[in-house]
Amino acid sequence: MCGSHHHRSHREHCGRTRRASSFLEAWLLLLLKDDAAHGYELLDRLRQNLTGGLCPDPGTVYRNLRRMEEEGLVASTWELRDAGPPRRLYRLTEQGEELLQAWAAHVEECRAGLDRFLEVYHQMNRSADEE
Amino acid sequence: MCGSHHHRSHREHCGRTRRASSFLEAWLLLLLKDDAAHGYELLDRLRQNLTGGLCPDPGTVYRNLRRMEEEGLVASTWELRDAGPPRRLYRLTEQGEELLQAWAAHVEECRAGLDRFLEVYHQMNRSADEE
DNA sequence: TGCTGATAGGTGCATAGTACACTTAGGAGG
DNA sequence: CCTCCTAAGTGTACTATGCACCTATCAGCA
Repeated sequence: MCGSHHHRSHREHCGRTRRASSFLEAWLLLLLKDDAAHGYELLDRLRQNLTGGLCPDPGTVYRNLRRMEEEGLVASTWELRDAGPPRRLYRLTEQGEELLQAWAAHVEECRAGLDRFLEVYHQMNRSADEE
Repeated sequence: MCGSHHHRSHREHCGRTRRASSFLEAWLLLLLKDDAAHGYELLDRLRQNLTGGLCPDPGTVYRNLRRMEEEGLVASTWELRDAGPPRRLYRLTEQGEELLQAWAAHVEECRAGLDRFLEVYHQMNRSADEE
């Protein structure tokens, strides 16, 4: 479970330690599977997709993309344009696609955990009402 | 939204910053709503409830409980027994119960986010199959 | 020419939260 | 006496993030 190439020490979620929290990496892989894009655009797409309009700041997104490239999950090329500053265009690699699959499995697990929480929570409220 | 007493700076999830990741605080509040308990027992109950048997280590749980007491979410009393070492028995406070409600709302939001992720993911795979 | 604003991609620093290893302590059983 | 189980911690290193800030390109405009 959770594609486990280049193994790291301790508690892993999809090959990383605490990367699991915001699912930023997962979203980036997903968005890039849909279509190659540059960081600024991904930031926009994240804002549309992330719940509550809450979104990691630009620095975090750019840093994550650079790291993911180092790890071979994405690849980038500079796109020089007439209009506007050059962009770093990212695309998903095969490794990235594999990891995305692992992420999907992990996300399902997490959702099951949240379901469990809500189930217990609501059941508790129901039995409190009956008293 | 998200019970906002003693307000803190920046991006808050239920009054805390990155506390949202593992939902440890939420689970502790939930388990303590069910019944008062000491840390060691909560650790056990967490192992049963957390997905994949993955569970924060004892140090993390104890530290979180102490912090939560400082913040007035839980209250503790020492329970001296004939058999075994003394235990710190925690119970939920009213403030804690209020925050639990906020957490439940937040958890539902997060689940919706994961649903959205999986929806996009599966839809992408479906359309890839059709090609 | 100079200014502002949008686009684009970053860096530096402080802070939060956790994992891992370790410690303390009581009591039970050999 | 030694070991194990219960119970509650502490110390330290490390990761990931938020916030503030910087650089650069180009467009529009006075």
